[in-house]
Amino acid sequence: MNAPSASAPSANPLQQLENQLCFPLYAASRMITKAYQPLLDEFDLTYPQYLVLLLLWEHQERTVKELGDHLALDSGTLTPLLKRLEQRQLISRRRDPRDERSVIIGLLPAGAALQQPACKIPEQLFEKMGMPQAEFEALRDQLTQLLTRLR
Amino acid sequence: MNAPSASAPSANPLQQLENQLCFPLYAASRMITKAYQPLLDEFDLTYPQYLVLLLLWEHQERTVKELGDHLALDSGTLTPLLKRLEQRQLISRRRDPRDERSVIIGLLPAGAALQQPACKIPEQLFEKMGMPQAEFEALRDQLTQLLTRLR
DNA sequence: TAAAATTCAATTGCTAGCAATTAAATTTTG
DNA sequence: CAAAATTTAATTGCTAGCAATTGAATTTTA
Repeated sequence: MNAPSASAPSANPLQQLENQLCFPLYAASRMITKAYQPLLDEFDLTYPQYLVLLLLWEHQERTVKELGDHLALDSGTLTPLLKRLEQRQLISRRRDPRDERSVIIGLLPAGAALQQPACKIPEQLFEKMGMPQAEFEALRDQLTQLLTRLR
Repeated sequence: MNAPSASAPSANPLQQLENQLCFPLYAASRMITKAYQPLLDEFDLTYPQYLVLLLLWEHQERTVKELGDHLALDSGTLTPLLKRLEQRQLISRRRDPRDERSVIIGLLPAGAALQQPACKIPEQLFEKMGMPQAEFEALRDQLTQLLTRLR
């Protein structure tokens, strides 16, 4: 049953929070998102909304499918999010006339106009984190590698 | 790499998804959680519910505050989650008689009974990820470091 | 010790995230 | 070609996550 008593750790050290990869990943991800929030508040954007705009600033037009592939999000998440951005006139949504299954998301002027003022955000966050450049890049590359492994 | 190409990337390479730390962190975290899900389905647990049980398996009793500090979650997230576990008789919730502001979360027999069968989960996930041990540990330690930086 | 400040959990109201399903369009196949 | 399979987005129904607020209990302070 409950072999370990009071403050005794689990029999299995692998079952401890600190020894897992998942937990620091989960917690760090949420804390970074939270660190972004005050910067994004200025634009009245959430973090995933900002990610969508990052992609559109690169390409102006993307189908929902393409956005989903890049962000690893499905239409169940994207559709309502995109509708909110559409309502604010930041993006447009229309069926692809050449394939009516697809919906093309386009950047509207108000959405495009955010790119310049938002360009400071990555640097601001980097400073906020106070992490050495080399460490930053090492971590980023390791995560990217993990990501391709999991894809 | 960052030079303008046919697809017209952002003027600012920092504004590209791949060059940010946040995105791989965000995506990897969700993908790991998703990788856990089939393993947790067996116990009918969600990932954050599993994290709570990991802590209780170590200590049997924890206040909501303590759980929140460890997991970086607030009562707005924890209260409903804990109520669901309570309803399934996995945990108990009661006010601390010595400080009526606090709620003590205790492990009930059904919750304690999950520890043994669940102890395989971390290893199963590790195998699923197919990541060299050294890389795994390096990444974990870097994330832990980032976490303490952000705390 | 009374008033003010703080702490803690719960609640409200919102967005995200995902599994599963649906419906329509397109592609594959037999 | 027509039927079957696949692809795409939307929808449904749920849990998580968080900011902000509330109310009660406790601690600090003046």
